[in-house]
Amino acid sequence: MAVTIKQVAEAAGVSRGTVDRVLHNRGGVRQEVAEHIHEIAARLGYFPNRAGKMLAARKQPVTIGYVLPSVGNAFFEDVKKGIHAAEAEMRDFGLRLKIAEIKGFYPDSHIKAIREMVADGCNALCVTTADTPELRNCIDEVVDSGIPVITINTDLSGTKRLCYVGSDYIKAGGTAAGLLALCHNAMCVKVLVATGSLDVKGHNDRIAGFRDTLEKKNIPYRLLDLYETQDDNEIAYSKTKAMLKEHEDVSCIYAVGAGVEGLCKAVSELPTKRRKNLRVLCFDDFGTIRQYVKKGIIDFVVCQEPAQQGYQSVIKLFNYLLDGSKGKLNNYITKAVIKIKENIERN
Amino acid sequence: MAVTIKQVAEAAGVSRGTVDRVLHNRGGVRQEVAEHIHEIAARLGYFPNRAGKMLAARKQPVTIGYVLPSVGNAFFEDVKKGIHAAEAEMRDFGLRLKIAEIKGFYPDSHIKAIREMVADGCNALCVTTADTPELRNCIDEVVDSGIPVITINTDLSGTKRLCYVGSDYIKAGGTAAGLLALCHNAMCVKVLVATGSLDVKGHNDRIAGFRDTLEKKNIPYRLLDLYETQDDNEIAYSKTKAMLKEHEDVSCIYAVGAGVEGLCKAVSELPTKRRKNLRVLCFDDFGTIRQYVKKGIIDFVVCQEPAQQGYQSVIKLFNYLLDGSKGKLNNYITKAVIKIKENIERN
DNA sequence: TTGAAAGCGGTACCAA
DNA sequence: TTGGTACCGCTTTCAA
Repeated sequence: MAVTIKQVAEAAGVSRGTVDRVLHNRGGVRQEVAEHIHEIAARLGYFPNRAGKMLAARKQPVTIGYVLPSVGNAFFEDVKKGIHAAEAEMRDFGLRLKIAEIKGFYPDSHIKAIREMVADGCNALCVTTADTPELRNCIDEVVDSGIPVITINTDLSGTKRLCYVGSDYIKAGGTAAGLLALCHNAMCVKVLVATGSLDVKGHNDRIAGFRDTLEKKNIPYRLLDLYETQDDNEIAYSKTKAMLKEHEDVSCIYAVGAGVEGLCKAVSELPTKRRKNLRVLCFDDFGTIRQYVKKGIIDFVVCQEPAQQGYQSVIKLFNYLLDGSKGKLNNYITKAVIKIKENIERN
Repeated sequence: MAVTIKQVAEAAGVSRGTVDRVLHNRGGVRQEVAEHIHEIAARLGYFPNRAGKMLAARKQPVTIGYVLPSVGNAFFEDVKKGIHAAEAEMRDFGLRLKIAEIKGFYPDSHIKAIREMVADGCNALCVTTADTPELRNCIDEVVDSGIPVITINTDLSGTKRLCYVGSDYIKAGGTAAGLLALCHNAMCVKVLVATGSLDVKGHNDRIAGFRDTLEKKNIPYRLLDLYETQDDNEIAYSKTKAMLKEHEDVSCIYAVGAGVEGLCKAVSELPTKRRKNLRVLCFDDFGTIRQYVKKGIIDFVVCQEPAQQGYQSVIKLFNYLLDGSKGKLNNYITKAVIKIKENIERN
């Protein structure tokens, strides 16, 4: 059976309270006594029991605040599912959640939301936000004020955030390239790239990873064109339509942002013959994208375990708060999950 | 804040002990009082707090017994990793594990191991075993004696096992077919099927799912040959070698069992030209299989989340024992995970 | 048939 | 600077 605080206290000849103070560096304990207790605890291999901790934690529940640009962005539906699953699992242990859903990535609204979370007494924060100097500052300030912050889905590396939970976009792009390499049937692949926005790092990384891998594998390809959809279905539709008209020899459409439904609509209007020789690759299987995969318009979707992102971010922060370990946390990089028609059901 | 037993007791005007007795149907409570308490608990929406439960559970730890044919079978390494991860997570809550590792699927040794687990006082069992009448009887007996049993990786449906945690082999085979359909570059795919054994249901299901899907998708294919490797690398090597010699026009090797390393050795000895026109699909990325994927010998691996199988089986049984709900459990079907060279790292 | 109380491990607070 | 104790929610045991 594992060692308890009581046993450590007895072995050290002090009370449980004193051991607790020492182990949590709360101060108010004589130096030599503290050292003695540390030594005994180490020798006995003491490790705090989570059940006890969690039960005691109920007295003063902890709140984790989320700031997500999820309004009008269906990708975050699965992320939220994961978050709520973790919340349900940890509620009995004293976890509370507060979620601020925002439309878009406007720095001002994000900063406002973050400050509100702090003002509301959140014990930790988890954010998906834009990479601007103001937001970097804002996050560093929050961390400096003693509130741990982690990033989810989109990283802000170089800030004081504890860790990042999300996709490796370069690797995801490389995976898409690997799939194309296996399935292309032309001598030279003629690629059309549709990105959401050239300002989004994740989108750019997916393109970079894609091209790097194609080149590393010596796949002969030509980038016919690259256009922005603004993550909007209407724009994606009209632009794709135009592109397909302009480039009759397209053999692959590589879509790295949202607006995929609009893009697919344009593709589905092509004559069967052209469609047959066209590979469509995209990312993230939210919304109606699954339907297009089932219909055979989209060949491959590379996903990033959105529910895991939500779930793991909650668990990571909650454990961190519970342990009071105060160390740096490791990133949690989700897998590049390949979906085709036959395995796209079920998350 | 959630409702506690104490609150239910106060509302009902009885003691906590009485509420506990009623809620666990332990008997010894007057009928009308019991009904009254049930009613109040339902009205208040009482749900037992897991932290309290788990802490109390520590007094009498609960043991889950595993019986796995994992000796000399590298597939189970990841399953065991998942099992141990769950154990580490739940140890503080009073969970203990006992694992019997067996070589092969001989019914006698499995039955012996199961009986030993029961004799050793295990509170629940999780097994991967052969589908024979004796083992079905054995499992039903154990369940009848009050010890819950679940199956992992290989199901024995129709027995009294609580649920199954593992792969849907038919769907996995269908996924392999879907991949082949996307990447084949011949007018008619000439398939060589290598199975571990025609006695293993999982292997047969993978073949059935594969063929069904190819047909449903109208992919012209011809099954050149089907051979057994006995899940052995030596046999797989020599038989594959012979098959490749006999059938010069093979354009796809579909391997549904173990022995894949031996098979790959034979493939890697082919001249480059033939290899280039050959698609190799197999299942489960354990052992040195990853190396062959990275080398480009294997094109696709369809995996079944072995670590999840281990992890979820532990969690499911532990929660079941903790809840004392005694209901039937839902199966946990793992995903068909597609791996290629670019995304095969990391589990 | 029911109530009362101890205990699981850890935390927090008061008194010394 | 320390000890003592109450409490978190639930289970179990003993006493009534």
